Amino acid sequence: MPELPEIARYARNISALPATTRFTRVVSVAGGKVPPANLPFTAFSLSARARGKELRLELRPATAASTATGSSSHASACALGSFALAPPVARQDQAPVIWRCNHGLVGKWLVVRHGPADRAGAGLGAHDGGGGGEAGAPQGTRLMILGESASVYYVDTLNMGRIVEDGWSSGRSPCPYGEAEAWEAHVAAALAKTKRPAVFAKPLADALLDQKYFNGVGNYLRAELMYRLQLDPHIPLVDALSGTGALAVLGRELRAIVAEVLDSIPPLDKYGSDEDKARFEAWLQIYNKGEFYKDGKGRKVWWAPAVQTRTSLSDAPGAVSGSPPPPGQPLRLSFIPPMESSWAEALREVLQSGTIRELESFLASEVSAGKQVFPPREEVFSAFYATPLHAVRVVILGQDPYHDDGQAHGMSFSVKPGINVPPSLANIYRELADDIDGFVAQTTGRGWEALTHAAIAAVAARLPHAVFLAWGSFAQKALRKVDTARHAVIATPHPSPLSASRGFFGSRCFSAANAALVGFGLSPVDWRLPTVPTLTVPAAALPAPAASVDNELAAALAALTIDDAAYEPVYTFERAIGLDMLLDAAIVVEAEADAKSDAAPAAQAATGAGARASVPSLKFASTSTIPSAFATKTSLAYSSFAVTSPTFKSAAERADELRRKYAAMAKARTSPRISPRASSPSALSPQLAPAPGPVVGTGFVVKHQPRSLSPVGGPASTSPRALSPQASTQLISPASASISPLAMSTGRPAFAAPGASTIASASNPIAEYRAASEAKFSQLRSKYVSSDVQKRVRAVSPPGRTGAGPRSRSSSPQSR
DNA sequence: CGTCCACGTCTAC
DNA sequence: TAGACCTGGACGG
Repeated sequence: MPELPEIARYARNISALPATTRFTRVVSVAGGKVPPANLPFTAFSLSARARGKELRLELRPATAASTATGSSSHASACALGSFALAPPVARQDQAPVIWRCNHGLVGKWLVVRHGPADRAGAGLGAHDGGGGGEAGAPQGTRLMILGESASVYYVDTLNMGRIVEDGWSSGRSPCPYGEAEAWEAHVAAALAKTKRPAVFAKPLADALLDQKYFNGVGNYLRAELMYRLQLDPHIPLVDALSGTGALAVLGRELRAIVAEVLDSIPPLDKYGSDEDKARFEAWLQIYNKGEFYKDGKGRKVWWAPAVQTRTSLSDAPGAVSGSPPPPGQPLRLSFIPPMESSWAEALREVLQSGTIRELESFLASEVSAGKQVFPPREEVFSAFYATPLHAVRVVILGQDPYHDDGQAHGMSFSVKPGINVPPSLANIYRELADDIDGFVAQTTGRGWEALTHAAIAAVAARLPHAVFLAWGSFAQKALRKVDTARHAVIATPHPSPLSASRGFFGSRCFSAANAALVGFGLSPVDWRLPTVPTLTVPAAALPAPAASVDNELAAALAALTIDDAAYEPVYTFERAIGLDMLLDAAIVVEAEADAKSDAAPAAQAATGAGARASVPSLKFASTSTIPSAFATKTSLAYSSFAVTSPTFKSAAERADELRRKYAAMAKARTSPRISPRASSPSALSPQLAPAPGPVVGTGFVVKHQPRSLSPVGGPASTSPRALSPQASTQLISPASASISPLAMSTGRPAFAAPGASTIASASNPIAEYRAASEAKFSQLRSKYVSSDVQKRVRAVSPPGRTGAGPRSRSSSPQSR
């Protein structure tokens, strides 16, 4: 599957194996293009490095001391054309064996750690638990490197890749990501030649695939790169690179894109799990989504003619004023996860700054030195996901973070269930309790300043009104620049036990904030903490085995009633953490329940409860009852959800709620710029912007400038493709759309992406980003619902209902 | 059930 | 600058 980010991730996964991991056997599957191996040692350790699209494996002989454990038999190794290793002599002075892998079209590396399944989904192609060994090899495995505690597989179904005993290929450039400076020098040198290589005269799209200069760039990277820089793919490379700093801009953007894929948590991986795959496809901005034409080699070049009109990098959006940061380091090293999109746009500069890079290397080195960093990496930006920029009403600035085990979780003023409330937070709760009627407390610097200040500045600059709570003199100092004509700044002493009694208590800053909000015409904040429902519904009527992950998740989901006012952050958060998976799990469970109740009405009656009311007893307040794979997600979700009552809605009702919400969002979106792919590609020319047409989203079709959305009864028979631009604006009923393969298969996501904002008539970056998020999220949903869920629904539906989807009381088209 | 398509090189006319 | 290399999944009749 490989382009630069994938290869880099394989190398990372392999090298992440503990240094003590010993491998004792290499098995090459007959027919694979893998090295004839005569390893001069019997036990070895593995490490890997990536350079563009190539991966280099180093097999180092294990030291004599550690070989003792590596004595597994070689006897069974012959069946598949494998080979036995040389006699068991391990000498420390032996040189390592170097293998180089070129992956072809689909080659990939899987790293499987043996032993108990403690953590699932550790990352792209890295799996914990399960077997391993020869039995664990998936289809298409060409090479196995086997050890007692881990197995590494090279899997290449197409068998187009090859592994040779050699170093890096000559004729490929240095890595634009890992060796940025060398790469830039390499390209610059060729560009400066009087007799320039022919590739520089080629169209940009074609030239970007030349591995002699752009090692690691493949079809999706080139599309994303040109799109983000708004470059016309047809212009000659040499023109694109004219102007000072142009090459640096190109390199920087490429590294930024690579970093997004490489460092994403949860992973982006087209060939990974369904979730990872959907996430990857949602992440893509132009590949498979815009228009395409065929390049000189017949490969598709995906692009957006209306956006990609620039002919030089020197005026591209990435070409910020001032000197660009020096090449050399990737924008994200290894610690900080992707930022929520509305914040990412506002904080782009600081996130890419040297300060944050240094912070990252610092954190990365601390982690690799075995130190613990709070909060857990994937929770670092929870607060930003919970509250997109436009949703901010009040900013509270305190000072020090929590620092004990389990306390910090990316949200400033809460701890997860089961964690003792730290002293400052207890004081905050105390003041809240004194100030706010109905508040019930929970019963259960080093470089960040730059980011914090940028976030404050973004709020102060971009929002018409906001309230800032400044706790402590440090915070008051930091907020001095906030324009008090527009915003309210409420200063109190810090809630720390050392100062709380000097004025924090009794300040009533929370109601003061609400008063200010109301004065601005904004809705006040509900400061009461969410209460967590404890469900004690008989588990008797549980539709399927109680241990099922789906059931637990569905129950957890069903137990939540989501406050509409809190919907926005929840929506964003769902997208961020993949909570929509829970939703679809719930749909399946619903279908199972239906199937069962049809099959056994008597049994149903005996239980005295409808399947819908059958929610297992679930202590949602504790993560211990949540399957470990989802523990983090669920607890994050918990902390951001506003749970208003213990009454629950059925999964289908909840699903319909969401779909209606999405439809409303689509309705709010106007002036689609890019017509769906269904329009004839042949009609395109770089000069020709596509005519406004219907935007086909997931589960709904929105016409240009929609006036109203009305439900359409017809299910699969209504193909979006059949809808002419003249057709009145329609909403394909959510329930039917979600299970209509036809609607899904032709449903291109509504197309709007960051780069597009520059041509939007009224520039509203936040709205643009929201639209982009929605489109991406829609596609994510589409993937889940159209394939996996649908299949499983079919599997449990009795004959005659096949394909009809999750039939439930509330899945009929919603009337408004 | 065919047919087309895929994040990529290589090599032979 | 066309194929050749290869397999599996999605899509259309």
